Amino acid sequence: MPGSDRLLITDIARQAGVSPATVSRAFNRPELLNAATLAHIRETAKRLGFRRNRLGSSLRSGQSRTLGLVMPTMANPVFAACFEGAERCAHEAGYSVMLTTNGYDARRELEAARELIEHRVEGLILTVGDPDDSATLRELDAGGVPYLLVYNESDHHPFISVDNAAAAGDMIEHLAEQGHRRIAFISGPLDASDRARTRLDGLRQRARRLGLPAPEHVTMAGHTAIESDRLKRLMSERQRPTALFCSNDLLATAVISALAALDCRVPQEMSVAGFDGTDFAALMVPSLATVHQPSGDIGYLACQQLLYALQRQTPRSQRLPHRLVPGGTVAHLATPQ
Amino acid sequence: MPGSDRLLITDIARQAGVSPATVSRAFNRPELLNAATLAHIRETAKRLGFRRNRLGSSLRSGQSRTLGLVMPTMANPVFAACFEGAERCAHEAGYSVMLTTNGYDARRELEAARELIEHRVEGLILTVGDPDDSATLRELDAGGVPYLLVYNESDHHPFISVDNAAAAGDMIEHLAEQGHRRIAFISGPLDASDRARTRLDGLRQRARRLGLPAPEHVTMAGHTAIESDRLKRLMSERQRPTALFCSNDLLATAVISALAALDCRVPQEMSVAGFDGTDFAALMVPSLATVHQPSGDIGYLACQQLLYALQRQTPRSQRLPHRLVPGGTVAHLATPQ
DNA sequence: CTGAAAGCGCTAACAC
DNA sequence: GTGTTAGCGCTTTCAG
Repeated sequence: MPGSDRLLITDIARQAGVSPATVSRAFNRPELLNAATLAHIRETAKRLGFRRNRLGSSLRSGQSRTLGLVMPTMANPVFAACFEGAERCAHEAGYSVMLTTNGYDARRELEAARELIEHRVEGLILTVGDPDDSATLRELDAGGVPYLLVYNESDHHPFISVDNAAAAGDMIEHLAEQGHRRIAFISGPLDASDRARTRLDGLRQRARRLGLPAPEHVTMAGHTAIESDRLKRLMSERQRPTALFCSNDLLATAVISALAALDCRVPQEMSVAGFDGTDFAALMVPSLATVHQPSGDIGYLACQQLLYALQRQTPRSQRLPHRLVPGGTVAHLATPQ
Repeated sequence: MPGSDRLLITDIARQAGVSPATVSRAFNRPELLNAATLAHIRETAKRLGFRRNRLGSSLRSGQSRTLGLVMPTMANPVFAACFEGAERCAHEAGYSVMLTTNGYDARRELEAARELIEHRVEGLILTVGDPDDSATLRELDAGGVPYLLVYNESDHHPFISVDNAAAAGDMIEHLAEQGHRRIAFISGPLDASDRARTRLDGLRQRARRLGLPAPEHVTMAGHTAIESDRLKRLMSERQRPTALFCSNDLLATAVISALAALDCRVPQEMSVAGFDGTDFAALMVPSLATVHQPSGDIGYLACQQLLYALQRQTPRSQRLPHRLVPGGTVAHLATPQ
């Protein structure tokens, strides 16, 4: 390791003419020191370019000052934004972040959690496939490792998310207001994402309440890519939908692209909506209709609640407000078809 | 830290009836052990749900089995993909990853490097503002911390990137082939990105060689967002450009969106090209013309070379192949204007 | 307010 | 092959 030849706290102590304990206090409990001593130690450390070894301090103090993040993928800007929010909060509190991604794979998710535990992260922020049947969460609970879920909703585990059912319902209602009645919901495999499942439930319920026909559900193999064949089949149905509601913005973009390849114009011949409210949704031409969730805030708040949990405070689950974002990809149908 | 009450290697040793050293060997040098002993220890450890404490082993062995990443932002999918490539390689080698982002800010970049050094990452993968004048790199060199640059190119530091000058030149040439002669290059502040600078140099040189008029350069305040006023001014120039070459895909998307707001159609009234070859560039309608760089590979290779460097092998800088991606955002001009 | 001494959990070095 | 011992760099008692 680069650092075998690094300066030690004892080197600074000798140079500054104090004990190692005092140097340690200069970093960890500066308020305990005489102002002059403190200044002198700081000056010495800075002059010599000292960087303390956190491995030593973590081991001794039992605080690694590190949090772990377990996310499906950074390719989805939603999780990237969530990471950045969490990282910002972590830094403000003097914590560093270890990040892992797992491609929505439950086994890799579990292995990632174990890996982070070995590094003795003090807590975890994660998005799991299904919080109510998760080997990962069972293991964390058994091991007493504090964690906070992001995006997942659960009655049994602390989380920060939006109200996915209501958010999806709001989009269906928006589509209905624009005159759409035959609406299909497109998502990846439901067993790998409780979000998609919850959104489907929510929009079905709202559709029922609004007197809409039951929305069709189409499953794609991936969460952010589509199979063109499946889409083509959907398009050639006798009573094909007039609007496609996709369970995330990436999927919506892929759908629009595939529709273009099928010579189907959006929104003239088909309306498309997404979910997430990512930045690029607003930049698309036409802009993507979507439901915005505050991903940066979700990450930030999750980290904040996790830090509370580390002080044995009970973290508070929260559903942050979502926001319907109308867009040019949804056409207004003059006459409901 | 959750883990004060965790199982120790000594607990496993007692349970298995062997010494702690033997348990340690079961994890680190299994080939040294009797097969039966090994199996027994593994079974015991698994049964009890033992997870070793890496803080202890890192401190003693001098190997933290952790790498550090310092990136401008995860909001740019290029860096997200690079992270995922690096993470994959790291995992294959048994390493974990600490990630930091700095929003293209040099001070935060330096602080991030210091933070990671304190955690005794064995090496760093980073993208800096300017490799040939970087306080961060000077400090890493002084401290003997191994690192690999990604995206940056430099004669003095190891890196993995594409040939930015050639790649930008190829795009200009492509635009010229499509009949464009008045081309503007749009980027963020050059002092925060040597990539933008190198691309500008490369395209200027190629423009000269091709006998094109010198491309105009427009600087936006951010690297991935634009000022609409500045764009409007550009559009109202007497001899306005027919094509806008943006230094990254995100910026190109923002430009296209802003043009739409100015009622300027792409590509009919203005051609736009990007740089990066992100996934969503291909999904845009029309698809974005861009220059693809293999970000996942860049991350993966950087990690691989860094791991070589950790074994005192000299890492090899590489410019990976880029690829011109034609797209519907660039119009063919029948008569060069 | 500062120092001395012990020890966090693990592995390297050396025995046997 | 396996055990014993010492100590990685730091912080936390406990004294004073």
